Amino acid sequence: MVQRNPEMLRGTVELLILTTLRGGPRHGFGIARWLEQTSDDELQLEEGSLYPALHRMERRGWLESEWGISDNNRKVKLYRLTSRGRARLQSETEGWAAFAAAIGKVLQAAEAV
Amino acid sequence: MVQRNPEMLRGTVELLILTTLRGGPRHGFGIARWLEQTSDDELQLEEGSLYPALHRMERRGWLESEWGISDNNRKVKLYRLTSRGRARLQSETEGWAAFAAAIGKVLQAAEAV
DNA sequence: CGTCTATACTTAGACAACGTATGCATAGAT
DNA sequence: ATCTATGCATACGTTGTCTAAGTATAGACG
Repeated sequence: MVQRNPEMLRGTVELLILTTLRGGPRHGFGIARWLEQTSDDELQLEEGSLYPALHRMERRGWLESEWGISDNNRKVKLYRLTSRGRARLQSETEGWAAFAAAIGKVLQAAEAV
Repeated sequence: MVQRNPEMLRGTVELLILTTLRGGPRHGFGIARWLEQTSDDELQLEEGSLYPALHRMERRGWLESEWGISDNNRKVKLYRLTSRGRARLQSETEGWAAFAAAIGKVLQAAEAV
């Protein structure tokens, strides 16, 4: 999903999807486009990662879906956060902050050498 | 390697190892302990991840190793950065910065909603 | 009307990497 | 003599991402 190191995405895809849905229901394709635009093309979620992730998250009760019609008159599956999804978003956000801070500490400590 | 979401490590293990070795040669166990301490226990690199990663990175020419004796009189395998490893460290560091910045943008954009 | 393109969802299979668990070895302490 | 901490190695299972292929259809364009 990212150019330089595709492995880096692991574990953040769900955070990104949850975050995207914070602003209201969206369909899969729309989620991917929003992430791409918002990250200035840095984050590219492939379909083979996106849809399985959505199914997984729905299975876990973080998301709910329903079929609908998009602005451009297309059949789309709209996903929305459940309350469990909202809680998960919270903890994932905290987890990311802690993780990023930890990496930051390590990088800084090594710089000091 | 991290508590909340073990998947988040993916792709950063090599960055972390390269970073640790920036300050000079170290052995595997020492790398893990340094990372743990420097990150205030946030980052815990398991042996089953650490050693395969070291072998992988040596195979790719980013590291060199030689057997030696540690301060506490133990046989250890000391790893050091090669020039290719140093270059890789540079690009991984940049990759991380870009990635973290992208995530930051997304989180911020969603907050604004 | 037919074709092309962009949108939209799905899923099988390959691949990579992390963790669990286990095994081995040994220095120093008790 | 035994125990603990240190130190390295690796088989195996799990997980998640990507590639690739397939299906479907709206709208543009001729």
